Amino acid sequence: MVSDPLRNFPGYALRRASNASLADLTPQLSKLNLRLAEASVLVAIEANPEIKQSEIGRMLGIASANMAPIVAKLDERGLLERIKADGRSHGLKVTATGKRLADLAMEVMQEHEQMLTERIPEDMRETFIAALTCIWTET
Amino acid sequence: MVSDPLRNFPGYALRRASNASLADLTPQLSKLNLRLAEASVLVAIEANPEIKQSEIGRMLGIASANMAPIVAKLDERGLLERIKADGRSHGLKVTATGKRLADLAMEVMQEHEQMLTERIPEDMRETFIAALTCIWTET
DNA sequence: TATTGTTATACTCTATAACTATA
DNA sequence: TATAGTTATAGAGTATAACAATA
Repeated sequence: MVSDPLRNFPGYALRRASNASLADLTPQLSKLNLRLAEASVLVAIEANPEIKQSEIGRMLGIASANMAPIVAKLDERGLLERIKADGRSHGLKVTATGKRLADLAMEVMQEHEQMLTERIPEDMRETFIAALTCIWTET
Repeated sequence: MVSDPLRNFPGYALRRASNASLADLTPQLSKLNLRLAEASVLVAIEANPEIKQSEIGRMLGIASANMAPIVAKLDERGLLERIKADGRSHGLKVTATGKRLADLAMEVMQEHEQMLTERIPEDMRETFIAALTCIWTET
């Protein structure tokens, strides 16, 4: 019988669970022609009109060098508009098309999250999210 | 004030936490010249002498196409030996050098896991791992 | 000086397809 | 037919370095 020496490590379980989650969500979002990072940025902009690119990056944990091509692509697709804030930054807002797609993406994500939630016994759910947040949030 | 619309989603928190965990562990393992997948395979072999490559892949959730180069690299570095099992498979065993490195890798991983664990309030830890396991384990 | 945004580039993990050899 | 292993390739996320323009 094989024994997994990593099995009881929280970091290992974290990675396996995260990969399992992504393996479900990614194909769902690709039906909307969105990658996960793109969808996250899009719904973040919808929820925060005129937010700056740098602020989204900080909020979602995406480095500025990686934000640039994401925002550029969403812009090219006509999903958002850039409103000049000052000489070096723009406020981002979703267009009407962008809002429709953001809403669809949010639906997809909510369905996915519900599926995940249902896998966890109800009395564990609150503790689960709280513990996760302890890990990735600034102390 | 910006608001993160994904903040209370378990899948989102999972990904953020997993990324934060990896950002800590990866540089530690690279001091041993090991990538995470390599280290995982190495300690899995140490814990299960003469395990087959396909069994490790199933245990760790690594596709066979991705196992091949990992095992080949560990073999080239003299960290493991392949013992013929039948015509198409070999049992894998760590060499003396491989065992030393596997032990070091395990130490690094345990330090990392302890750091992670300490971020979580003690009364949440058991539930946390149980919930994670619900997500990635076969029903 | 610090920040915003950008480009280029590299690395790691994951996924798929196609193939050989063996059970 | 199914399994073990391999090769090649592509996609996605993340990371660093360097730079221009602006605060």
